[in-house]
Formats: sequence, C-alpha cells, structure tokens
Amino acid sequence: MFQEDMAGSPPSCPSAFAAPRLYPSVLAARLKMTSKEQRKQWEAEQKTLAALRVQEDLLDWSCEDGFPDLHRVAGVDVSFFADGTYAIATVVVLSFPQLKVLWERSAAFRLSVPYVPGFLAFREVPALAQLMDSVPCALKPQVVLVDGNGAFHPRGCGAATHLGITVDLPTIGVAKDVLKVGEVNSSLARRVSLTLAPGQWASLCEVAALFRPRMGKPLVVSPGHRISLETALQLTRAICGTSAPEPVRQADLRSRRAVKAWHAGQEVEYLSNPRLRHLERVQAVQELAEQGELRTSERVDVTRSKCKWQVKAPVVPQVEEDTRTWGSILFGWMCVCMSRDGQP
DNA sequence: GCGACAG
DNA sequence: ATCTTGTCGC
Repeated sequence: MFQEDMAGSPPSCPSAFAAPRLYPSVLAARLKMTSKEQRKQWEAEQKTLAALRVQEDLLDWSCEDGFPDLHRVAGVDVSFFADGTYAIATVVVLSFPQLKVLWERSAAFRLSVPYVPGFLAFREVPALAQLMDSVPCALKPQVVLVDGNGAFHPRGCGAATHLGITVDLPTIGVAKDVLKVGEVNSSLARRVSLTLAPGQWASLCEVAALFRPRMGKPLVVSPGHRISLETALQLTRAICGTSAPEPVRQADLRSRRAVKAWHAGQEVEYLSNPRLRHLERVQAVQELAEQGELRTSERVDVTRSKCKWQVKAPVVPQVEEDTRTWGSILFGWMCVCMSRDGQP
C-alpha cells in the first residue's frame, strides 16, 4: 500500500504546491522504492489481463472504406504538475470523420504510483478508467486511442490493453517512443523509419508497426484490445493529423491546458482515489473471467516473434505529390545523422 | 557495478 | 512526463 492513498482532501490552492522541481532525483528515488514484491504483483496482473485480451476485431463498426459505422472516437492522456505529486487525466470524445470534440472531462488526481517502464498503466489507467465510466451513454466512444502501447509490451499488456480490458472498449496504443520488447528497440525502429516516407508504415513485430506521420517522429502503433493491428493502423492513419492522431492530440492539449488553469488558480475537478477503485474493478474483471463470462484469447508473445520489417506502402497514399515541409525534411536529415552515430 | 527504460 | 523564447505564417 502506497502512503499517498491515505492522503484525503483535494488540493485547493496552487501556492500550496510550490515545491522544488526535483524530477530526475525524485524519479530515481521512487524507482528504487518500488519493491520487488510490488513488481511481481504487477507482472501477475498484467499476465492475467493479457490472457483476456481479444486480439481480433470485436467492433460495432465496419472496417470497410471510410468506416461507415464509426461515429465516435476517444483520446486519453495524462499531464503532470511540476511537483510530480498530482496529475490531470483527460478523456475527449470526437466525432468521426469530422474529428470535432463532442465531450471532454479533465480531473486532477494524486499520483500514488511511480512511473516504472513497463508498468505505466498502474500510474495512469485508474484515473482514465474512472473518467471513461462517466461518459454519457449517447457519447460512448467506439474506440479509444491511448498515449502508450497496447499489446506491444514485455507481457503483452501495455496501458492501452490495460484500459481496454478494464473498461471493455476497443483500444489502440500510440507511443511516441519505442519500448524495448524482445528484439525490438529504438535503434531497430530508427533503421526502419529511415525507409519510411511520410504517410507510410512498416511492421516492427507481430503486434506493432511504425507509422510515419506527415511531420515529426514516427509513432509506434499497437492494438490494445478488441482490435487487430491491421485495423488499428488503418484507423490511426485515417485520423492522424500532421504529427499525431487527432484524439490523442486533443487529449494532450486539454490536459496540459487544465494543468495551466490549475496553476493560474482555477478550480479543477478532483478524483479521490482512482487506484483503490481500480483495484476492485480489476478484481471484478478477473472474477468474471474465472466464471467464463469473459471471452479469452491467446496471447501473442512479442518477445519470441520474429521481426518483419518489410516496408508496405499505404493503401491510399496520404501524400500525393512531394508536399514535404521543411520540418519533415529536417527530421529526415536528423534521422540520417543519428543512424550514422549508431552504426559501427 | 552500470546501463536500459512507453509516460 | 517536465524544464523553455522567440519567431514565422495564416
């Protein structure tokens, strides 16, 4: 049990949190604080949930041209206060294909768990799941895009998968950096990205692909829950703006805005104990699974899967002519420089 | 012992 | 994740 769970009341005054910024050291200290017992428990939960992951399309919308039955997509994100003890979780629901924001909710919560690579979900998903619960039925999203990984994870259970299973919605993981999973790492991804023109993608392994937006860093796309990698990629491409999928961009923008608003002294909604509520929820999911009420599926072991890095051109090219911008060209050049450093 | 490591 | 300015363009 983390001490923070005992803290009761919401923060009421920004000036009360003028704590010094100790990011690197605080992180290092907390990382060591995470006991081996805790890690084992987390790993066990991830394995249990990974076994419940539905890896094929289980959707209420069609994947055919233009996704005719898809009307609402959601994005989620978390932004942090400078003192590292509070954060704001945001859920946004957008219309499809217009990609206009239909609904938003942002709320502050106390961070009760450190960030440990491979265990992001335990830090961010409880608050996000609680917010997802409050989405009005009429606005319930048909798919959720998560900042992070889905099945592309050492135990097949990244934050997108964790969230998808606990709220029982299709999810897609979109990560800005490459988590090391088996043979896949950032240097492999860098080599693959050099072969990618804007708008193209290439697979990294069975459950992850690298997608190059028109501008900016390539994204790691992996299915979270109730969706295939193919469909996840297809949809991500369809809703990707210039550098990121619109739902995650909106969630990012709005959660940061909420942090700034907080700093400016505005009242912000507060979630009391997302982690404790989430523990009960996960338990409920596991019990349902034991009773056979939940569908289970075979887990793909990323670690043992071979890398297929053949480049595949997009079905519908997003960039017809050479409309590459300065930033895009500069990025390509930086990639070349970085790969030179990386090569013997 | 040191480095790696989604957000 | 967070720390950060000016600047160019619509």
